[in-house]
Amino acid sequence: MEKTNKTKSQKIKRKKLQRDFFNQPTLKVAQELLGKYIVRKIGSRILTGKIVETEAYIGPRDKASHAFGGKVTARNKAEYLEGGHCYIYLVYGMYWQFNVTTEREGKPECVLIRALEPIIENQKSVSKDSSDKERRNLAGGPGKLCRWLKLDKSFYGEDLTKSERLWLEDRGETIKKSQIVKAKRIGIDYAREWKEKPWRFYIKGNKFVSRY
DNA sequence: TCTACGATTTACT
DNA sequence: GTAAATCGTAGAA
Repeated sequence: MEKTNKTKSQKIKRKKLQRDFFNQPTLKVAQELLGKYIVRKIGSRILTGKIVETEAYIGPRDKASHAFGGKVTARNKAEYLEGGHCYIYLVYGMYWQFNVTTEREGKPECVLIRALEPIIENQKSVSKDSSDKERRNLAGGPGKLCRWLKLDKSFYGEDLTKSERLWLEDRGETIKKSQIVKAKRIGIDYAREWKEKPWRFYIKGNKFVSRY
């Protein structure tokens, strides 16, 4: 009888994030998402990554937001959904960007997920060096993490509190305020003074962050 | 319709 | 450090 190996995974707290988590101020959600987990189910396979970097976009006042000025377009309408939905779009003709909506319906605010620390099990045969390098390449950037998790337009508007293929979990980790770095957002030079807002957040010292 | 360009990544000088 | 890849969409006409 296998009584010693009751796998410690059974002890890990796994609470799927619900509506009330997302229906909060965007800057708060962006910071609280650090240390949470993304779970992606592809057939029988499950990919998991810890969120280590985010950015907040707060339309209509934020010039960097696609919903600046309160405009609604075919691309950005998912931003107006209530918290916990997926806003995904293509940039530079080749990379998907995965965002989670926040706040109530009608408020076009969201959090861009910029980097994940991939959780890979069974890596006994791989040397630590090469596996670290490979893991950093998987999801160390908003385009790369979508490539890894196979996220595309089919997730547009998906409700992450109900989806069977993509959701977020709290696994009992808390990132202290002192461990959260606040920085300028990336790739939005067109946004005038809004590009200076310290609305990019990442876990201090984490190796999987996209850029320092 | 037509045109310009981007919430990035990668390769190369 | 600079530039190319690559295409759906926003905004103009």
